[in-house]
Order: sequence, then C-alpha cells, then structure tokens
Amino acid sequence: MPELPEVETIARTLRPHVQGCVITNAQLLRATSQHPLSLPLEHLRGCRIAEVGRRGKLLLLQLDASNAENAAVRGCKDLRLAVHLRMTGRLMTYTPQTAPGPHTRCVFDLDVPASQVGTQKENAGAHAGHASTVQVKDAEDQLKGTAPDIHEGPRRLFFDDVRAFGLVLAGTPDIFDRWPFWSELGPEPLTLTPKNFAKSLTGRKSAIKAVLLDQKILAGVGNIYADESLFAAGIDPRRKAADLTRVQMDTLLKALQDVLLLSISQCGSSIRDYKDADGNAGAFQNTFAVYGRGGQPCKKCGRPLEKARVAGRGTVYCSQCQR
DNA sequence: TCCTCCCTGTTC
DNA sequence: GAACAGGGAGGA
Repeated sequence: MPELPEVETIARTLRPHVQGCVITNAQLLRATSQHPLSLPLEHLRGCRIAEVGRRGKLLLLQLDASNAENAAVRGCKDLRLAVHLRMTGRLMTYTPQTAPGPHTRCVFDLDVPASQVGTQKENAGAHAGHASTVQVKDAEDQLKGTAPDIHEGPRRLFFDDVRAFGLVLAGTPDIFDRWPFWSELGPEPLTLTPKNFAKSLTGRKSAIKAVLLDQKILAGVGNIYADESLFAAGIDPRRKAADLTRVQMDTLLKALQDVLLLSISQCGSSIRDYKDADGNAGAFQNTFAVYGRGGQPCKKCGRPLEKARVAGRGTVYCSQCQR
C-alpha cells in the first residue's frame, strides 16, 4: 500500500524511465480509474513529461504542453497528471509490444526524443541503489514483476491496479483546484514544523491515529506509518489528539519524520503488491516494530502486541509501551 | 465524528 | 466461502 515513502521511491525510480519522454498515445481502459474532473487522457498526446514528483500520496507528472496535439490543451501552463495508487496501484514501463494485463487501467505510449537518449541513461545511473540503465520490461517480465530488460527508445507506461481503487487525474491548475482532495490536502509531514503540528492537533477530539491518517491534516501518512510512529513515540493510538502534551506532540512529529526518512532510505515497505518503478520491493517491512505484528512480542518490552480497530483501521500497539 | 462502501486477491 | 486488507467519498 503506497504511502509517502513508497510514492517517493516510485517517483525516484520512475523518473529515469519517463522524464523527457513524449506521450504519443494515452488510453483509459477502465472508466472508473479516471477522476470525473479529469481531462480525457487522449488530450495528452504530444505532451512531454517534464518532471516526476510527489505530493502526499499522489504521484505527479508535470507536463509540457507546448506541442500537444489537442488545441484546447496546447500551450497550457502547469498541465499535470496526478496518479493516486491507493492500495494496489503500480506504475512501470514496458517494451512497446507489451499488451495490457487484466488489471491495466491506463496505457501511455512514450517516445524518447533523439536528443534525450543520452540524458536518460545519465539520469538512470544517477539513482543510487538501482540498475544504472534505462530499463523496459517485456510481457514475461510483467507477469513476474522482476528482471527488467535493458532497452532504449519507445516504451509503454502502464498504470496497473488490481483492486481498482486508484485513479488518475489530468488537468490544469483550475481543474486541480476544483478537486477537494487536492485543494484541501494538508502539509508535507517532512517539512512540517512542531509549532504548526501542535496547532493542527489542538481542539481535536478524535483519536490521535485518526488525525495522523487525515490527509487534510498531514499529506501522505497511511496505516503503516501512523502505527509505527505512534509506537516510536510511545503514544497510545486511541488517545484523543487534543489530550497530548506539547512534548508528546513534538516527540510524535519527530518519530514520524524519522520513520518516514528511514523508510525512504530503504525504498519503502513492500506488503503484498508494492513494487517501485524498477520492479524492486522495498525493505522497510523488515524494520516494522508493530505493523502486521499483532500477538507477537513487543520489541521493547516483550509483551504480546495488542490488535484493535482505531479510525476504522486495523491497529497494532503495545499496551505497556504506548500510553 | 464515525460508519459503510468500493474492489479483488489472499488467507483462514 | 467468509473474513480480511484499507484510502477516501459520502452519508448517518
């Protein structure tokens, strides 16, 4: 389940495969995988992928529409494609001959301008810890989800999503502004100050875990990092947010930032589906203190970890170490 | 502020 | 064959 560290990892690993590429064709294969506010994906033909970024759990492709085929889109400033991977979304590039799989929701055919080929190789090599050349997988690799081929030139970007919870939204800034999820998205936890974090908690009667999961308060925190940071901070996930002392709030924000940064350094956590854009799994799941460890001994005190439902989510915590 | 639904593969 | 995983929308 991609949360902030996983989406950050995907952005970093996808960048060398798609940045600078021109979208020659874009198809939506499942209507509900596109947000109703979105421009038709076909309008993106001729756009160049200028940047690959992230905001909260959203993956953002910044598009250069100078040469867009569609007249309504051509020349648009700040044209963007947002991808929310939700539970099982995945973005990977493949050879141009690769057919969409049963769970492929969108297909983007990409071409690499001749001037870009050398640059792409350099970009790919610049990403530490991953293969150093442009990789495009073939159909067989798609099924395996591993062992990418080395390939240059045209490629396809697939948005695969087994559970079809994910969605794409292509639009100009005014379209994004009409998307409540976007316009109300809270601050990035990694750059949030203790003062502003404390401000956002005051007066909140709901459980601290519910507050951490609320994307209007913090962008990018999901179930894994909420549980892990609350354990690291020694705070009971069911406690009312407003009841935390200022010291506890500061401790929690620091714990959350440490956990997120550590996970990013390990290329995220892989539970079942998650893979980065190179098809590699993350490693942070091996570091989990509580998530998915209900009933197992607490790594601090050895008592069995408790399981509960908080904010409608499965929650694991230590009744001894978290108060 | 909390609950239900969406969706499908995996596990029990 | 039911329970479970869960982010976010929408309704109670």
